[in-house]
Amino acid sequence: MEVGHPAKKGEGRPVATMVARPNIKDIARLAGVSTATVSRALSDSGVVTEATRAKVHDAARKLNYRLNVRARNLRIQKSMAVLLVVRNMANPFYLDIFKGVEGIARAAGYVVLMGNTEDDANREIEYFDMLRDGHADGMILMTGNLPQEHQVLDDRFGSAPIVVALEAIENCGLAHVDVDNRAASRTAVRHLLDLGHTRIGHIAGPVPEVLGQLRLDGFRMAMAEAGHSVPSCHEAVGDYSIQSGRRCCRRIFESETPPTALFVANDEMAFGAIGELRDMGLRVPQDVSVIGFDDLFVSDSFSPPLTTIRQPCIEIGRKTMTMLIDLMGSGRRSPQMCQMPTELVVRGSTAPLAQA
Amino acid sequence: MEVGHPAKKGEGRPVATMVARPNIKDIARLAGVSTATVSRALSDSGVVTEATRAKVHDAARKLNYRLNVRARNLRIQKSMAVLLVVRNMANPFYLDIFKGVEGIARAAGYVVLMGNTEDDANREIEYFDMLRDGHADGMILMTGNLPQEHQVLDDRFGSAPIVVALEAIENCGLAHVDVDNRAASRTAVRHLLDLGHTRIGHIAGPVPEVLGQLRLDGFRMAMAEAGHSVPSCHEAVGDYSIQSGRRCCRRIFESETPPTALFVANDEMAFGAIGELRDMGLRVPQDVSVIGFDDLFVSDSFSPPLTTIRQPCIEIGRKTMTMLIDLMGSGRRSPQMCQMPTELVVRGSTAPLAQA
DNA sequence: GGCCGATTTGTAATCGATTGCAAAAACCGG
DNA sequence: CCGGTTTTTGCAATCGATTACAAATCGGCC
Repeated sequence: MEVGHPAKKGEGRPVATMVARPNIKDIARLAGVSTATVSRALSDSGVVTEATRAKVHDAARKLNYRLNVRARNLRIQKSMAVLLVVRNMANPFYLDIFKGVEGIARAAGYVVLMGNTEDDANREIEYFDMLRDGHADGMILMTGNLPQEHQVLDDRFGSAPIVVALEAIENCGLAHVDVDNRAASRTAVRHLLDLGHTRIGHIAGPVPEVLGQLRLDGFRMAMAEAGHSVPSCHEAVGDYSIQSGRRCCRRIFESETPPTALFVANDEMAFGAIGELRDMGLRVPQDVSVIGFDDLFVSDSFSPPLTTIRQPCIEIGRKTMTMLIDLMGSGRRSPQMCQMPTELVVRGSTAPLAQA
Repeated sequence: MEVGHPAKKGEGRPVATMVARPNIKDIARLAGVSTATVSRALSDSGVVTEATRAKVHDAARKLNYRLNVRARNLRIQKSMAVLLVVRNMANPFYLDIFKGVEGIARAAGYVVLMGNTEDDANREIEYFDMLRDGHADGMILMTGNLPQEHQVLDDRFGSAPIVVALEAIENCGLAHVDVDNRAASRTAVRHLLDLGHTRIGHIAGPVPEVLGQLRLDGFRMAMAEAGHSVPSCHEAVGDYSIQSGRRCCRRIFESETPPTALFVANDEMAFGAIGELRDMGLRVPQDVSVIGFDDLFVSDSFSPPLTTIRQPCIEIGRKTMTMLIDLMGSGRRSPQMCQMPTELVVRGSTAPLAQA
């Protein structure tokens, strides 16, 4: 049955004027072997005579051949891609994470797809679907509100390779890497306490969410341990943005007896808070000490240089990707988890309590 | 010829206990039609009776079917992916660009692959190869040192959809979007001149490269227009990092008659410069005015808030991706180019020249 | 009812690789 | 030189979709 062959490829066409992309058949023809042999020769894996190997490689070089990844992906049922999903692509905190993930990924032959949920649950589900559709072989999740979708996880992705990083930790049985937010926050607050501060305020992240809650817990724990009670007007809930830092700071400092120090759940809000304090005529650190969390690239150059808790972002990215590769390679193993160390970085935004 | 069918799929297997991923054949069987019809019904494009359409959709829903993108990609010879290549993934300037690109891309059904060259020419070539290999259908290039690879562009990628953004403009006949760096720099310097400054220094980006050169040109042009000569010791070349900003600033202020104002080629170096000035006991803007370039997310909250030239990053990302989609969709058209507007944002880091 | 044209559906080729099995070739000791 | 192994190669199926063309069905009109 003769069905149309529009622009039938190769066959009698002179090799030299080949214009379309050469494929494995072209190589086979030129090298005088079968496609199977070509495949084996090029992948270097199969057993193949040195002579044929050379012949095939020569032909491939001559035709300027490159493997068609789409065909390969279909056949081997992989995409050699991973999905990196964050809640907000424009969050500077992710910069080094991206870098770490990308570095390990490319070294292992994977490409990284950017995913951005903007905290929209539907978009999050879309990324799960992409995983299922074969767009990627694995996924790194750095979004907070996943847990609700248990159904998604259980029913449809029982064995999908997923690593959760820095968020939504205690939920499903997924692999994850994070830091000890509670302990780190406690360390931050202890630093302020050690400087003599007793009235300490806190600007938290969104709190039904795990991350914000953990840092708030750490704050309260440290204060409780030190025997200080925290009036509710010394706590405010922001959304990690500079603007919300300003807003929360203002609210806290409108209280009757404002704090002398502030533990802020991330550096961006700390920048906002410091800006607001300056606008209110308060000096940092002389009048108010401020400590942040994350250690962004600018924190060191801010004025005053920001005391903060450093998270090893590049390493977190690397570790996360490494775990994911592990997961994708060796089928589902017992879900691993890994806690990365944080570090208190003391700079110029904190100082001993001034004697009143 | 009976060849092995390991775990032969479907055939007599009860549909309900189907565990493997259903494919188009499973749908066809359940709906009692051919795979061709299924494909047409699901893509909603082909002509298909409403009745069959419903039948097929029902079957698909029942089996929880999802299209296999790998198969589809092979068949239609597309990847529905674009490559976004930058010189340094951890550069905060890219944040909003990423966001803009990703937003348009996903709206159009494309995924975005992250590419990071670290200014390594080999890695850059790898990304070109990825494009050719079919990993992606198009590429956004934001790297500076591409031009040398004319060969790559001509010989092997004559018609590859590529949009160059913000860098390496005047080279090959590729589509590109950028801003008028020379004019913007001139505007920045004029702002300082208008404030009464005459001794103005410049911290430039790497200068054999186009971008650094353009901003340097703009600086010199504005100074020349105003009739001021610039001693070479008032110009320094950095690498856009905070540290190099510090370093260059120190060098410039070691000169005998240091400038009273500084135009810095990007905000990060401006942060460094301001930090260094502070360390040297100079106040910004009282003693020295500083203007940057980019308007990073922190520039507004820096202390002092940084006067700078704003680039519309999100829009640049959007525009770039839009152009790329255009290019990919409609075959090669005449290479477009687009120049986005910049804006002088006056904040607290610049002030009128103090009367000595 | 029969015929013709317009719709709808089915058949099978195709995209470009990988790979299980069998056939061919090479090797080897007797 | 031959039978038996071991290597190397080739054949053809396969991954899961899309689509050109042919076949079947439908509808309307005489």
